[in-house]
Formats: sequence, C-alpha cells, structure tokens
Amino acid sequence: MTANLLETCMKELRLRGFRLTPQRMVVLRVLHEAHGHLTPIEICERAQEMLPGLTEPTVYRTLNFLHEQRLALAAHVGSGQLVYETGERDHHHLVCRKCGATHEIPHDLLEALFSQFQHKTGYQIDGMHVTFFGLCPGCQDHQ
Amino acid sequence: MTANLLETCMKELRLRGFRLTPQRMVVLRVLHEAHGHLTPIEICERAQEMLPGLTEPTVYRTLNFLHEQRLALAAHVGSGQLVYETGERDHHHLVCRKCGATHEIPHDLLEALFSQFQHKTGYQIDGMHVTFFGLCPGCQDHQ
DNA sequence: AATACTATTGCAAGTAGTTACAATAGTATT
DNA sequence: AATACTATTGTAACTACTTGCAATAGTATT
Repeated sequence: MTANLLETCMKELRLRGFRLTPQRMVVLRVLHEAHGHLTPIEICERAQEMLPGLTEPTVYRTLNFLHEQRLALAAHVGSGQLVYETGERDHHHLVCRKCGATHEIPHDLLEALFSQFQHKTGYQIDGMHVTFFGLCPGCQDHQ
Repeated sequence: MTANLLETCMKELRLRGFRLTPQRMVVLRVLHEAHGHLTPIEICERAQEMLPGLTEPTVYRTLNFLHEQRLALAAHVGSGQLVYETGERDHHHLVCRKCGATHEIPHDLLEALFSQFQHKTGYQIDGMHVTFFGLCPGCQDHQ
C-alpha cells in the first residue's frame, strides 16, 4: 500500500543479494497498489503501462521469484489459476466450486491446525495461503 | 480400483441423466486403475492407449466434468498444476515449496475445522482436497 | 569513471490448457 | 428397427504459461 512497504521490500531484496531491476520494482509496485488478488495477466497489463517494453515471461518469472522470496502471496482460486497479492493481511479463502464466490478466513482459525501439522510431520506451513473449495449457502440449495 | 467401483460411477452418471460415452468410461477407468495422483497429460496418454482417437480437449473436459460430478478429486500440487485421482481415500496434502516433497494428511484432522467453517460461513467444504504449502524438515535446515 | 562479473532480461519457440462451432453418436420414443 | 433430440465429441484456433539461450544491465571492484 504505502511507499514505505515497497521500499522495505526492495531493501530486503538487496540485503539478500538480489539485483534491484526496474522490472522487479514495477511488479512490486503493482502488487502493493492493488487491493486484493490479481491474476498474472492483470499484473502484466498494469506493469507494462508503468514500464513499456516489459515482457510477459519476465512478469511470470518475477512473480515466482517474489513468491519464493516471501514478498508475495500466491493462492489458488478456481481451477488451477494462481493469483497474487502482497502479504499484508494474513488470510485464506473459501471458494464456491459452483459460482466462484469467495469468502475470507482469518489466519488464526488455522493457527492451531498448522502447529498440529508442524508437531506431527515437521512441516512448517507458509508461503501460500490455503484455499478451501466447497459449496456456498446459495449453491447448496440449487443442487 | 475394482471393476465394481467403476460400474457404480457409470451407473451414477446415467442416473443423473448424463450419457455414457466411451471417452468418459476410459477416463474413469484410467483414474480407477491408477494409484495416487495423475496429471491431465498422464491421464490423456493412458486413455489414448485404450481409446485411440481420443483427443486432448475431451480429456480436459471430462476431468472437469467428473470433478463437478464428484466422481474425481482434484488437487493443487506445486505451482498451479492440477492433478486428479479417484475419491476413494479421503486425504489432503502437505507440499514442500522448496523440494516438492509431499506428505498425506488424513481427512479427520480437518473435520473439526470444516464443521467450524460450515457453522460460521455456511460453506460446505468438499470437492477438492486441500493442499498446504510449507517447508519440509530437510529444507528448513538449508534455508 | 572504467572494467569485470554474472544475475536478469528479452526473444523466440515450446508446452499446457481452453473455447467456438459444426459433426457425431448416445438415448428415448415411436 | 428407424427417427428425432440434443449432449458430447473432434477440429482448429486461441490463451496461458514456461524454457533455452544470447544480449543486457545491475553491482562490486579497481
């Protein structure tokens, strides 16, 4: 959202030894200026307005990179499509598999489960928020 | 697995008013004969051996269809790829976002959470098993 | 400021998945 | 068994995403 957060991200990348390219800055800016989820293609369009000449493969690579670096959240919505956003609010999603309606789930509802996983399997959950698929109240009635 | 289950699926489709085409039967058979997940492309290859002339779009459409009809499970594994399997064993996945290792989670660990969702939001969770991304014990050490 | 090192990009070509639409073939009915 | 109805398929073209590789441009060093 704020310019501050953006700069923090970029400094963080520098600290980790990565280069600060205009391409990365512009993709980060798009993510920070957006409210909610964006598809790679939406991100690409907005970023190309800010930086003409920016190419599609670079945007996809940058999104992967930011996700690996934990500077962007990725989520599955619908069938196999990934969307991205900044990791400011911790939340997850309920998606209706019929009409596509989504419902946010606060992170703390899952906290207990995650520590249970960690305890039983050693896996440390992170990186991608979780999406649960089901039927919303409306679609349960009609089928 | 067994021919019985396969026939039950097909009868079920008939009951719901859908047509029983060779294409659908062969995709169902591939899913039932497989152990664990298959990607659409793996399914396509196996199904085309059994039914030469079967085309890619039909396989994708059939997988979507079977998933909608709750006769196949779909899961996200890795970044944005969907895999399918039959819904015989109820389980979910922990996937390591570094090395891709997967770990099965029995369904009953999530049961309490799901009924909590249902209670709070009205959403009825189903249709797709859930995938949690994180770091496996080994990859936590190396970064 | 110039040079060297190499991470990162753009390009071009490839793979994966989807869609529109006309042809085909299941199913119900006669 | 033949006919009609229309769900489902195949074809072709398209969109989404990825990969290999040579060119570019950040950064560190001099």
